[in-house]
Amino acid sequence: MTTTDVYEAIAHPARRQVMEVLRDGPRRAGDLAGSFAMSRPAVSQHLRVLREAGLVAEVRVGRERHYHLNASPLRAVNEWTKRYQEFWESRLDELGRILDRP
Amino acid sequence: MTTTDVYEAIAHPARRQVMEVLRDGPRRAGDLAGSFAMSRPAVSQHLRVLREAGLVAEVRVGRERHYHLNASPLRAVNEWTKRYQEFWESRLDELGRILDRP
DNA sequence: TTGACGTGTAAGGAGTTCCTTACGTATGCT
DNA sequence: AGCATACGTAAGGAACTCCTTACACGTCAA
Repeated sequence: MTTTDVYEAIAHPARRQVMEVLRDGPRRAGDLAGSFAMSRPAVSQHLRVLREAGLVAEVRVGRERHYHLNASPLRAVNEWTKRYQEFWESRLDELGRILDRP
Repeated sequence: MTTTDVYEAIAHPARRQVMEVLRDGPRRAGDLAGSFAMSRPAVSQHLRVLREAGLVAEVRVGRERHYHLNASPLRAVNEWTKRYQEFWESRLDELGRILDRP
């Protein structure tokens, strides 16, 4: 099992969208594919990346595969962002904001 | 100015490392490059991605360029992860965790 | 003014991502 | 058994990432 870094896994909008759908509960692979403009195999490949990052889990039910959200790896991302909270909450960022919109 | 998505900007470990260094205060481009195994232009290109994502700001001081952290865009990432907090804090994830480590 | 310094950009190439279509495989239905 | 269903995987190609070396340009110092 080739593992994928969480940060890479969430980098693609389609994969974040898959996670969004799974918030409402498990979904069959085909149903997930149906929600996207891209082909079914493309979605399947995104699901693999999410699985390798531990963000979704797969349950085989007969010939179907049910995908479940597994948010645990996001905890690390949340904690990483929190290390910067003091910066975006203070005025330390103001210089940056000014320079960004000249 | 070609903008870069924040999620893509933070996907690369080297760029997160640059941000980590900038937590301690502004740094000159050359000093940043000195902290990395890769070449100076490579770091410069990572800095561009961070700048395009609004995560760093550049201040020209004579022939130097000082890079400042601008954490504001991370706020959105933080809030995105928080939408999943209820999942990693509850037992909803347990199925996922079990299936991940069979 | 000449040369060193600090830095971004161009060019190029190996590797990766992300899509497509075609195929393989297991399960279920009659 | 025979065929449809639900899905993953293989193959292939366009586009992008991420590194390198070579170069360009503004700034400072003698």
